[in-house]
Amino acid sequence: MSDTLKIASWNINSVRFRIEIVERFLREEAPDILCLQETKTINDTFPAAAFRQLGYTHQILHGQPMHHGVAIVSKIPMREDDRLDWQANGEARHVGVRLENGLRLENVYVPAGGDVPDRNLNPKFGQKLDFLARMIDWSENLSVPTLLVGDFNIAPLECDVWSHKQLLDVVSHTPIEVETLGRMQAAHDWVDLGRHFVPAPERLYTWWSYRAKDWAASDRGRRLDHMWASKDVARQAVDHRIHEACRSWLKPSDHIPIVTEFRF
DNA sequence: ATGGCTGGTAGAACCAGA
Repeated sequence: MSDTLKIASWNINSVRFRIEIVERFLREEAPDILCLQETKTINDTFPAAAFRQLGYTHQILHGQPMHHGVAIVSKIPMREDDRLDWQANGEARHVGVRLENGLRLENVYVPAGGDVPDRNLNPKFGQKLDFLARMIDWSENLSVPTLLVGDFNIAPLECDVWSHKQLLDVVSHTPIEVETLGRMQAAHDWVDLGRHFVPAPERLYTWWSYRAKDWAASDRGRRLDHMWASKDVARQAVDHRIHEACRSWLKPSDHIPIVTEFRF
């Protein structure tokens, strides 16, 4: 017996403004579950009906006014496990659910961290590091097979950015962030599914700035979005894809969706 | 040539993203 499960993750940068491309993605890719970050809406105005019409009748929403916000929509049953505040400031950046097969699915939106990579000059950078420190503690204490997905806002490897040298001082690729994310990975022996299926140094980006005149031509991308799996869960993963074409759709997000398929 | 863009909300000479 084999059961397939397809899970997608996408920083959508306003789910209301981009509901048309979300619908297109769901029709074309048809994941069982979609984890969204930066929904930028309170739960009352989340476009629940649009997802319901496409079969995503199970919805766990964790929104807030204006910024941030995460959600998980699913064709299969799930129940909410927790919504953790790893930044300790009340922002909606995490929600975790449990599937009927026992898998724990955690959807996270790590803070961007502001402009200056120095916690003494830029409190947001300190908050990002503190957020990661709490995720390290959480990772150390995990006992359930878990899939952690979302926008980590860190591109860890040299080949995860268009220019390692030019981004060393740019928040998302600084040595302290990379080192901290490395400790988080070690804390649970997380398997980085992106690099499991697309080994370094192959090009693999999930984000391109809106400011480039032609994002594809300049190709100044970064791999900020990730799926990390417990060892047991990673063994069941059979495919992993990114959807770069979505970056060229009408009114695109600056992030693209990533998808992993499992066979249990 | 990274900040040149983008959305939300208010009604900005804003904030936040990364």
